[in-house]
Amino acid sequence: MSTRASGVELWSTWKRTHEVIRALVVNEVTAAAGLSEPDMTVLVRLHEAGGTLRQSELGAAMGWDRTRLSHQVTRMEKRGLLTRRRGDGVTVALAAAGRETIQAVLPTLGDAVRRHFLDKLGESDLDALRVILDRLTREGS
Amino acid sequence: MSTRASGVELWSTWKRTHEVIRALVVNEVTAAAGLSEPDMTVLVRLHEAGGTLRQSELGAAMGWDRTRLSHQVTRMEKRGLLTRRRGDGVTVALAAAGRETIQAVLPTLGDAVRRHFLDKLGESDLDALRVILDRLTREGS
DNA sequence: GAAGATTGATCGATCAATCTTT
DNA sequence: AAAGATTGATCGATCAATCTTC
Repeated sequence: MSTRASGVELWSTWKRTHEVIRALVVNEVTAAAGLSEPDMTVLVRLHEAGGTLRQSELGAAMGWDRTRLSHQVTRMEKRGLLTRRRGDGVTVALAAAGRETIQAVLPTLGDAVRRHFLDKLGESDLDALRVILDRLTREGS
Repeated sequence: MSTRASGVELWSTWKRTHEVIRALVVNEVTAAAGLSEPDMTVLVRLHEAGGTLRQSELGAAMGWDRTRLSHQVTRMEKRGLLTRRRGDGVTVALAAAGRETIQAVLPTLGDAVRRHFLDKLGESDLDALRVILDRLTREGS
């Protein structure tokens, strides 16, 4: 009962904090690489997956809906960052330019994430945050 | 334990979790109220401030830049949700329709936030999260 | 026909340039 | 001149409708 009144306030703080930190990191990376945030998100996720994913799995991993991802992949395909291949759904892969780009940008991203995010938290905070994020994405509303 | 190379991974998880939870909450509220997420964010913040704020303070509280807020306020003013008044900067206030709307929607928002966010965390998680969000927004990089 | 994907239209976000007020 | 605000253009996100493949 005691957290009821402050619930929306914590929600607002969570959103605002995410927005501010995100902007700090994204501004550094996009300034350095000529990539938008969604470009980065897609490249990072594909890279983590080894370079190839089914489009539906890529979308699920990022929490994006189909339309948004379809438009985004279309744009990135036109710029030569990705390739699309049909057959039992669609498979998306890093093209050569995409592979080079993500490898060039990852150190910048890692550095920005460390300075604006990780370094502001202690080890116990990071552990606690992992637990919190895990609980938030568990099923059962 | 060590968090070595997983910094960007935690960053990705934080972003994805935020995106998913945000979508769950926002979809419920917008379906019920005919308001977009930015509409809601502005109305909630103004309501929390008593109904009136200077535009620059409103933007700072949400982490928005001037341009974004100016466009948003223009749209909401046209729909009769807000009023704008000049003089030593700009002062934004809830119009009658905005006041009625936010009061009608707050219970729905509170309910959605509780089910998709607060109820998934324990008391100690909530305390830890407050500390984490506070540290992330402290100055000094 | 159901799940996955695409398209076109509309609305929101961002960038660069400009205007206003102190 | 500097801070705050606005405007117009462009790019990204969202919605509804449609198409494809199994």
